[in-house]
Amino acid sequence: MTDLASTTMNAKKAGRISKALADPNRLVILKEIKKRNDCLYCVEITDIIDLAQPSICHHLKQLTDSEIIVGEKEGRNVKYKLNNEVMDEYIAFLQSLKTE
Amino acid sequence: MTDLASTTMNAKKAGRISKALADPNRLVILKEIKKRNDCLYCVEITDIIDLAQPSICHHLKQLTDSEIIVGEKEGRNVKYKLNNEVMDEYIAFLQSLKTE
DNA sequence: TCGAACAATTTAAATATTTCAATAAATAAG
DNA sequence: CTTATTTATTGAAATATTTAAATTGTTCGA
Repeated sequence: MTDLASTTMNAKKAGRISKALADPNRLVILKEIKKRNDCLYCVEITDIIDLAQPSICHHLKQLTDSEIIVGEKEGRNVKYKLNNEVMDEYIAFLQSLKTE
Repeated sequence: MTDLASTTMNAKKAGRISKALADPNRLVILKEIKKRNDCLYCVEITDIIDLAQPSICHHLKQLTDSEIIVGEKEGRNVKYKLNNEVMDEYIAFLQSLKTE
């Protein structure tokens, strides 16, 4: 094991993150998390995105499965936060694709 | 027009790039471009990826449409290069999603 | 010009994703 | 315990993507 980064971010994980980011609604969710300073409840997203609750749930699952966001249970609610570490790893992966 | 960055990288463009990156075969293509030092011919990809020529062509189109790579015609061949500028813009977009 | 080599397009199929209605699960409040 | 609130799951339809065969377009070399 020579390259530590490769253990945290492999092509499979990068692919899953890319897929998670490959939907306009999911980008809106990420922007909203930023906007609300890492404090987004599922129920609030219904007001922002014109989708049914199960659809939003599905998109949140894509994002949490890729680990780009993390959901913290708070009673009945779930609070979503961006996983800055994973985002940094993903960015590092993209940087590694650059030539110079 | 107050924010210059928004003209170069908006959500729509970021979405297209995310989609372009959201396929394992396309990530392999990008890695191979890096490996060969920005000098990849379409015909070479057939040796690396087990797909028919039109499929590879399709994937290259996704990548070039998103502008993450650029194809330069060289006689009968097309030489593909990573568009470092667009990659940097995309990375900056991802950075902007981070909270701290 | 003709044929070979490389890339792009068209069309259709297989596969994957997105979406929502219905339902279930979990928890808070009364 | 019962009900209301919030989130998750299931199942099915609509839509999008991926793939390859067949074809077309381009360019090089003889």
